[in-house]
Amino acid sequence: MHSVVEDLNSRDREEIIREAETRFPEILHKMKKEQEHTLPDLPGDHRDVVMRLAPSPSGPLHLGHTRMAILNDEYVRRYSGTLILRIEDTNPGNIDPEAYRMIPEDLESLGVKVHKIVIQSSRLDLYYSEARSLIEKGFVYICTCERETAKRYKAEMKACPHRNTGVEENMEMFEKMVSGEIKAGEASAVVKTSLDDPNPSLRDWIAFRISPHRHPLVGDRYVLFPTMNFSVAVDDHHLKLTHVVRGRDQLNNTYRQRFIFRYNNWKEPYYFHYGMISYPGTLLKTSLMKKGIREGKYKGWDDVRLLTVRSLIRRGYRPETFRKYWVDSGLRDVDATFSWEIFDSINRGFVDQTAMRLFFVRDPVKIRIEGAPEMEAKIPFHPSRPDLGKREYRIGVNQHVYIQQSDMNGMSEGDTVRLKDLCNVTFHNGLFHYSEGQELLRRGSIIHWCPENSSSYRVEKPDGTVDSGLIEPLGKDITGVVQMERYGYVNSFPEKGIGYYTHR
RNA sequence: GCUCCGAUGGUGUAGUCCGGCCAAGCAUACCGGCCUUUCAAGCCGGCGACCCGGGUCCAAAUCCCGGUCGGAGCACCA
Repeated sequence: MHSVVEDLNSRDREEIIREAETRFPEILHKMKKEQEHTLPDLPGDHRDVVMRLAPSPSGPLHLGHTRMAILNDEYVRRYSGTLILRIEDTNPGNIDPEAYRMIPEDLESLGVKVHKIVIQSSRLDLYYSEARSLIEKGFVYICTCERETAKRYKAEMKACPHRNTGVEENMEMFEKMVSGEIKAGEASAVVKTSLDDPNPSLRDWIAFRISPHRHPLVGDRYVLFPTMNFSVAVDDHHLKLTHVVRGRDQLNNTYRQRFIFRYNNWKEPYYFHYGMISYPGTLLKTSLMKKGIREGKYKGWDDVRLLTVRSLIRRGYRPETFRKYWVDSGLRDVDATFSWEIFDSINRGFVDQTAMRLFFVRDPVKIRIEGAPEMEAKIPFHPSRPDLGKREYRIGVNQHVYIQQSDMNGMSEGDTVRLKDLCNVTFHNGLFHYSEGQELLRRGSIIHWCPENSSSYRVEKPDGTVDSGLIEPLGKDITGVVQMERYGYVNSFPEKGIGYYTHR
């Protein structure tokens, strides 16, 4: 047997294939396998899977959040588990009260099913009691060093003077922090890890600090707040999380949170950290978006220029698109670049089947078709869906129609073009003359048009520009994603005479 | 600087754990053709990749070592 392998390895591929063809033709038949991309199975027990989405309420969700939302939702659906939306509002200085409402809305519009909502600021007593228990075990101490001093100690791998304070005193100090007797910046509660950890971010990290800001929900009652690493660890345990799927930027946080699990002898969930996605040239920082809105640069969170979930949905991106894109991307831990090309192509696939075709004439130019008889245009609403019917217009003798300025600019003396589904016209001496022919013209010479009684319409585009023009009369009855012929897909709100540009 | 992670076509990915079915699959983009009274969609065909250098092995995208490049973190943000 071995010698056969050696023999084959040493021989030429071509030669082997030639021999195989003659001797065993059937084995060369290679089936083309269909590849539907699916997420890998998660390890561990698949009964009672509990996962969570843990955004901070600093604003609505944006494109960057959609991956964690979709991925967690996908797995919970697969295992019939429970998905918890945990709003991480333990930093009072960074809360937009509107976000408590907007985040669930955004998730719903993405088709993410949340089974339970947990708000961390309503669980502060739980965090306090876990803190007391860790103080008692000597894993948490109260530090009154100045911020810079504490940083220096850590950088030098040295213990600060408070690291060995006794349990009693720590407990006493902690209660003073809870009660508000100690002011912001004067003390913090620190988790004792190891000072010589080679990873500097894991050395004695802060678990609680007193906030100088008033918390919008519980501001009258609480001033002491846990940092995310503490509240996350406590909640992941108390909410019985089985699997945690999040970005690689959280990796060091996971290491920090593990100390809490270890000190309490809690069973850890399985952790997954997918790679970072870079979104070239786009603004995905909630704080910057908020600033822009405050300054009047953007109209609101759903401004077409912003990549918030609400804006993308309003532009006509379908929830299935987000889902397919992120499932296709998988759980890889490699960093990648977001591809609008692929994202748009996926969306086009979903939207095209149902998008009614309409004429939108940008920068309209009024023309008359010299010598034209009374005409009737019957234009399919969808070229491959006859069941959707036709739009019909009657163009009387001497009535005007509108064509696009850019098409007008392209006309040269003697050119014949076709007004789509209406008639051929020849450009002569600056006028358009009716032309008998109905024959199909060469590609590129069919232009769209609008009848006289069209309505004015504008399309807002994500680059901040606006195209103004006319939409054909029947367009005012069609809401939702439509395809403006020779223009692109638009989510149309005809009652307002406006559409939001989806993509080409 | 320190810690941790990663590297497959222009882009997004499959395969890597457990080496042989990988002569590397799929999608997107691009090119050509078909269809079409939209520059859309659809159909057919084509182009195009295992970061570099060593090693182990009959056999390496896959395992080991070194290098290079890229990313995340090193906040009393999440």
